[in-house]
Amino acid sequence: MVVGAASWAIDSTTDPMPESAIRPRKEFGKTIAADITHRLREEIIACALPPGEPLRFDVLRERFGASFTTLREALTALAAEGLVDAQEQRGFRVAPVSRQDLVEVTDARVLIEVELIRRSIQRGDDDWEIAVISTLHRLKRIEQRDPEHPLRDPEWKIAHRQFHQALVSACGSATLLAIRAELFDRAERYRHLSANFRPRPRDKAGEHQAIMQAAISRNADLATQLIESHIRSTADNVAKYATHLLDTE
Amino acid sequence: MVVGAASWAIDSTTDPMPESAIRPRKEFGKTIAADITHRLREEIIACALPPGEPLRFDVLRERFGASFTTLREALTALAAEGLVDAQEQRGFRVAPVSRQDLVEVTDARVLIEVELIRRSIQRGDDDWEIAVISTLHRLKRIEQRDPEHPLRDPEWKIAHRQFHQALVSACGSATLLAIRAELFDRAERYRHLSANFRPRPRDKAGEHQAIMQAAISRNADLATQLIESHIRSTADNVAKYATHLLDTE
DNA sequence: AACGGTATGATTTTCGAAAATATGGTCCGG
DNA sequence: CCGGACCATATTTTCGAAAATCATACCGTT
Repeated sequence: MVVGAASWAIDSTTDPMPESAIRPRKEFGKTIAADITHRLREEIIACALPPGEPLRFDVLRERFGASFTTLREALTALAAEGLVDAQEQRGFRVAPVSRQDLVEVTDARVLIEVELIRRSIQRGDDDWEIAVISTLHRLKRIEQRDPEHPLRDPEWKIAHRQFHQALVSACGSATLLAIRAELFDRAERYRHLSANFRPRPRDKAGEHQAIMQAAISRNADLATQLIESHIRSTADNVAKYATHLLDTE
Repeated sequence: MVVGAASWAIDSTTDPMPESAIRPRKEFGKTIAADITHRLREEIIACALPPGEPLRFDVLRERFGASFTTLREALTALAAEGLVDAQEQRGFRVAPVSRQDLVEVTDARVLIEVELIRRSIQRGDDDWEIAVISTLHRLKRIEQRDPEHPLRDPEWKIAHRQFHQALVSACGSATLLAIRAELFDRAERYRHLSANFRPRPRDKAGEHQAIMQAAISRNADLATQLIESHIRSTADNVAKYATHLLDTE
């Protein structure tokens, strides 16, 4: 299934197949609704759509080129993920942020991620080790290339997400992984929220390295301790530099 | 906003307002979509719609009297809850069941519910104690009245759900409570799955009573231990009596 | 001036038709 | 007799118009 693979890689100046030159409507999913769900999710996480922003259909319709119904489906899905707030008969809005919500998301992440790291360390095989090492390697490469504002770099965001995903990937529970992924997205939105006001990113590279080493050496107690302080210190940092955004809600 | 409050309380034999006598389309939510989401959820949990069953729009349209789009929105929401399986371009079906999924749901419930009980015991005030005691009282009353097949009694199901909800209600995290509620629903579906083949319900009343007492006396270690074995033994029971349904998927 | 009710405009929600896609069967060539 | 391409049908997915609902400003009354 590599149908439209070339369309984004090569400009269509000498395209032999005329219809494949058309920019595809669906980039991330087979259906338009799934595609828009994905795009909206990215924009909300990146705070391109700011927290609390009303999501009016007229505006979305023009922005995403889809009909009421399709948009409604996407918004319903995101509401279930906690990124959108559905107010019955009064439309949708980007889920608001609050200090309380940040604390809850952080707490829930610690509870679940600590457990999943522990399970992964116990169950992970060679492939798991390779995934952890290689995703961290890629992350460090990207950080070397452009050490300024990592959250502004889409590649860094993907690599960062994939490293944390790899760490827990051997836990054996698709159910808990899905919950973890939702919480990760909600936490990432808070990181973006404070990114513009944070003077300088602290040294996460060292933390990631230490977590990787603890995981690979199967030191579960150390790894879980490092993950917990990694999550909590990130959240503390967000709370510190986004105070003005969290208290006025 | 007590507009339609009388419609369910008093029969409309001498109703002064004619239009309020009409059976409302929306019983559980302000929108039809929310209403259908609720009704579909109940039917899936009760296994009135069996696991794996294809959910074709023609059939649903006639059954629920709603249009394609509205149904689609409801199914999308339920897919995010893990009760419906969305196969892109190939429609929806009731989420299939499996032994693996049962184990995952049980494990996740133990992880989260144990933590929430602990937090509730630490933080719960008088109102929490009253809620725990009164919901258990109501549950016991219903069990006395009809001790045969509790899962067939909608009132027992609601009371049972509310007792377990009350136990964790003081945990202080709406985020974790929402996750817990989803997992509870998924577990309840498995209980229904085995209910028809289980010869006789085991004595849950005693377990509930013991959990309540441990919680009220703020014995967190005992309460969490009781909750864990309560959840696990229920799941073991399901696995035992629904083997033929779990292995053929 | 303050209040309550009402008309008006804006916005969401719902609908069924139309387009897009998958499914199943048939025919043809090997 | 088997396998693959093609067509017809079944089903899902998408659309924009129409209905329902909400927000706001206006008006008359107290």
